[in-house]
Amino acid sequence: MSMLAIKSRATYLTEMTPLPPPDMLCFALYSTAHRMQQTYKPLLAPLGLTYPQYLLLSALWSEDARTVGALGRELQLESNTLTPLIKRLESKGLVQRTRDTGDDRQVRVTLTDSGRALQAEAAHIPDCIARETGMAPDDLTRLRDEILALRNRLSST
Amino acid sequence: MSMLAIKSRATYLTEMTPLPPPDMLCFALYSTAHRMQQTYKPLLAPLGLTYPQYLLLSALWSEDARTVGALGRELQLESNTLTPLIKRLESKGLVQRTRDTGDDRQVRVTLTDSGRALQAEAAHIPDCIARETGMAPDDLTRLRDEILALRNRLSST
DNA sequence: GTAATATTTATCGTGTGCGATTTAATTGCG
DNA sequence: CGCAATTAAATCGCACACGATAAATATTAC
Repeated sequence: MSMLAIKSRATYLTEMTPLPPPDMLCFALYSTAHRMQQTYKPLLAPLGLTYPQYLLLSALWSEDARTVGALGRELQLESNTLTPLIKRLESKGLVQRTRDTGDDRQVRVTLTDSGRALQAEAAHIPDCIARETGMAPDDLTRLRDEILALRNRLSST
Repeated sequence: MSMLAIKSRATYLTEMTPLPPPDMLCFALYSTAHRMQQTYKPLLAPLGLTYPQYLLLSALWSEDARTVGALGRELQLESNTLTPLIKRLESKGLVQRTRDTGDDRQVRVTLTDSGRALQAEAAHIPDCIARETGMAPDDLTRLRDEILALRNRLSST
């Protein structure tokens, strides 16, 4: 048996150059994140929301009336992404954008009644997603934390 | 101590509605995948490549001269994404698109000399990324496989 | 108090992803 | 053979992400 044949997959992961995409950790993240969005799509379509829009509303449902900057820190997005996203939610009548009293540079994003009402219509989604993964809650939490640990190691922000 | 206070995080993950984004598994995937692309960016910039372009070339470096459909199955992308992506690589002179002899519907994507040469210039990248994660090869492989297991459970394709 | 600096958000251009549809070619079935 | 059904790519439109930059306001230094 050759040396190559007995190499562990772990060794293979760092030594082979280049790996095909299916073996790359980055591709696992990339393709699974996209698949997750596909899983959300049929659940969000009845609410007329995209996945990033749902994330932004989830942030506001947890804590309303935050500035663009504060939302960006939570969602890890910059104003060049957030401003158009928030404006689309505003045009749907779900949020309102108002200049902060005291600091006119800041824009505060606030849920409308309609935006708050949507929370109830979205309440079933987390359970639906958990069910689709077919994984135990403990496993989901553990995997989430391992992925976040990786993100934090890559973190420049 | 209230019942709520002693709930495990796992219970919390499925019971609280809605979770704030930082607690959502989907958001861990979403934000970590984006962070990973940010990590690749300075390594790919000298080669003039974006991250999806690098993925496509990696696929071809593993197995050249494949059809759009075959590449799509590997990268989990449809022709509406792939066709423009491949055309941008073609305009950089890295790949060539030719109609298949025998089935004129299929387009075969082949590396040019220049595209093949780029493999050597990208050879250091996997190790750079592995180093940036600060994780042991075994851990990287295990995490990759857990993420892929999740993707496969979500898989409709 | 004012000029320099910093902070916050917005704007613009490019490159994805993807739903929906179209075009072109092949296959299957009588 | 003849033609409907299928398949492979491409096209179009929309919504992100993000680098680079600009515009507006606030803070700091002097």
